[in-house]
Amino acid sequence: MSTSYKPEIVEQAAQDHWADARSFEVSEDPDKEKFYCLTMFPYPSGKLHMGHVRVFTISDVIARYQRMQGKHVLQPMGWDAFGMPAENAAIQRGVPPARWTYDNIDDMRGQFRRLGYAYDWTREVTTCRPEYYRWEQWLFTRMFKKGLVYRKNSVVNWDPVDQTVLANEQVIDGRGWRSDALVQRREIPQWFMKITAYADELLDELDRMPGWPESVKTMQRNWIGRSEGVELSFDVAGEDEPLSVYTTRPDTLMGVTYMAVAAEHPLATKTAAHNPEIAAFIEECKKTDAAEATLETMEKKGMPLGISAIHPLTGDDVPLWVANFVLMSYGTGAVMAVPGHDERDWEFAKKHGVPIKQVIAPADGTEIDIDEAVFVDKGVLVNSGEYDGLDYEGAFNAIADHFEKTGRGRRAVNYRLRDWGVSRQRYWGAPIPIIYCDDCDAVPVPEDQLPVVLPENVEFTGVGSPLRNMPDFYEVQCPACGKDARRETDTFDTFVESSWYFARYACPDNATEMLDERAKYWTPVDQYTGGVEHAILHLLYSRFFQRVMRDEGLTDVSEPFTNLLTQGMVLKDGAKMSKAKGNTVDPQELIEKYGADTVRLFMMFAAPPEQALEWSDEGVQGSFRFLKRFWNAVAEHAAGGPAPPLDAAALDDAQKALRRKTHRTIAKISDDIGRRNSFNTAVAAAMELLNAVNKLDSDSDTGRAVKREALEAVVLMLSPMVPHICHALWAELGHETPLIDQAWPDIDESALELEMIELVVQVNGKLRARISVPADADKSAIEQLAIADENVQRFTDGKELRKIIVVPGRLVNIVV
RNA sequence: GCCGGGAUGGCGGAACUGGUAGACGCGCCGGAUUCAAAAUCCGGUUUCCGAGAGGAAGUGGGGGUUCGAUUCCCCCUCCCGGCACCA
Repeated sequence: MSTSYKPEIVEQAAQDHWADARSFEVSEDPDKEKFYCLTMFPYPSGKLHMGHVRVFTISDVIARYQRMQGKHVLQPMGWDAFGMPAENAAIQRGVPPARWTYDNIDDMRGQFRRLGYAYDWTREVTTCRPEYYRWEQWLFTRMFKKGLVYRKNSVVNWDPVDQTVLANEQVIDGRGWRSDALVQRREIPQWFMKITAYADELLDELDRMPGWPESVKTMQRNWIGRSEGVELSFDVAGEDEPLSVYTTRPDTLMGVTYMAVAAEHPLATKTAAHNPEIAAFIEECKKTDAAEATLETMEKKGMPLGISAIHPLTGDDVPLWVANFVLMSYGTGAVMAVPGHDERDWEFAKKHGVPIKQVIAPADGTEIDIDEAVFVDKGVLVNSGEYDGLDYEGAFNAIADHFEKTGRGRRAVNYRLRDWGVSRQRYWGAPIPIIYCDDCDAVPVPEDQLPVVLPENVEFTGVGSPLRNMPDFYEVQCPACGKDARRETDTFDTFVESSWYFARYACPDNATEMLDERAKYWTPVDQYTGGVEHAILHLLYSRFFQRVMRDEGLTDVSEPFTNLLTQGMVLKDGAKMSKAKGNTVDPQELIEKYGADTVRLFMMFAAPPEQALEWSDEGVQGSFRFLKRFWNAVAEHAAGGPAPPLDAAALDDAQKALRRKTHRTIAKISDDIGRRNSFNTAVAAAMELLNAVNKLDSDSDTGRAVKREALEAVVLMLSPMVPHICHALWAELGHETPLIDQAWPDIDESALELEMIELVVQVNGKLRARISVPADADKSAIEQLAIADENVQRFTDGKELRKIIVVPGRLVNIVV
């Protein structure tokens, strides 16, 4: 092979080989150790972007590495095919969402193939197909029967002009993206899944998941937000119903100076009926979107309702306010306010002239002025009557006991986590399998009538869901009583599809069961890779669904993903690539210009996987240049014919040094890929080894043998990253069996041994010299050598040696 | 606002368990090759002082622990991700 590196030819040949040999199609072989390697499946937007190339390459490297370790590797691919972009495309271009989606899938599948990923395409899953979503409909009906789903009111963004529910991202500065109308928050009935029933299990299991990043586990813990507190009730003057609130700080109860209820709260509605100012304020409160970030950052507003609650301990009047930051659908729709000891309450009280009362004093006896600064730490109770002097725990228990004894409250565990609202007022999603009957209420669609198929040939206008205008779809008979009834026209949140697809890859063709024996073989996923942006929602919903499937008897597995790798974004000029910013780079062009291997190599080399990756055109050229050097080095060596067997005893010092480097590099790269997911340093180490081969000026038989060993190691170890070029070079080195069936190289421990090692000598922590010592030198010999060094003496001369620290194999620090 | 993460040469990054700061690559500078250029190859490249040997400073900012801190602790700034209907 005297030819130069031609990626398009090399890559085609490698891909043809894999296709002909069906290299990546796997069956369930109980005698082999399985390894399930998965990436979060993509939304078929139509074109591959750099972010895709990054995740898929990371996962492919892991899959190919594990295969070389002798594992039986499954790496499937599929499509998260329901979602808003298809509806938007339909509005803009008049194409039905289904056709747009299927066309995109075909385009993207072709692009994936060109990148040489080791996928088993026979298991492809597409979530918008009835064969797929029927099983989540089925599971939903099972959950219905177990009481794991229910209907309640919840908040949506309502666009009063387009008469549509908007997604949070379609609300821009409080206005509808298309209509520009002020968005209103509105409550409508929706279906919920009881994820809170699994809150404790989802929380506790995090402690037993060593394969997940700490940061993701922390985020999930905080999201679940388990707290222990007290639920207690305040009587309201002139009302029969008491006002119930939950607090984690019952110790501050004596500091309550006001209470706040949501705009939708019955007490607010009642007052508004005869108070136009309150009515106007309530209307004002509704003119905001439903996002929590908006709620937390907007100006806190409120108005006194002119009615009072009765403090349950003192009997004092506590004024009731209506406030824009309290939401009816979370908790009880009412909060007690302790301005002295809560940041938000303090600011609100300052602004509205509500009294601030200190009931907690710092434990160390420091005097504080509660009018100047809020005090939120736990401390000692003051101004609290009989509870004065108690600490947090004492007061918590005393007050909780009091309420439990009087029957006016109880200790309660609360979660920040809310049940999962799965209803979407959209067309392009899986229909929720429910039928509404005047007599029987909501009835789940019977199993033999599933799937409820989404009609695909529709005209899509963007105003409301087309399903609502399709009597053929919604006019049905009640499955319970046979009376005319109406089918649910809402569809599932697309997170439902992505909460179980990973299990379905094991048995995508099963028409009679959701999961089968094959799923028992492959699950859980051994390595899951995807964006950090999914750290909470997708991953938590999947953990929930896995447990629902387990409790349905479909699997024994509780945790779906054993190891998790969250990869960073691809940036250009410091910003996320996006069409709006005009800073996108098209992977297709680069692949055409340099080949898939160059793009893959750059992705792996430019940054560690968890970090954001800054795009660099020059860096891509550098990767291409390296591959050319790699190609030439191997080709040149191979041109010299076969090398003789390596005789380790016959090597000179330079050859020994290269051989040591080869085996040290094998150790490093094995650790970098196998344990650390540190692909950038693995590539760097391979580059170093290749540089060392090129530098060794030794064309003797032994020299060629050492070089061959090094080059074969580089070819094998780079093959997970750049599989095509390595496939060709492996053959070039004279091997008959293809690289894809090769094992990872072994380390020869004897090659690593060293006679002399270099130590650093510091004086007072500053580097002053380097000394060479025998590898087996003892501590005192090392100390003597260090002190004797000329430059060391310049800094120790005339000074008292106070201490000498010897770190074996690393350094000597002399303290004077 | 709350939760999580990040900041190291001109640039991307390395330093894994508290032990040589800047591996590897890009860029730049110099040289070889060439009629010339591209490509390729060789050498140099944190900053400052110094001819050199060598010295001083240096990992977003401020403080602390330690013989020794990019690494651990406290405070701050800026940037990124998530906040339940983008996926």
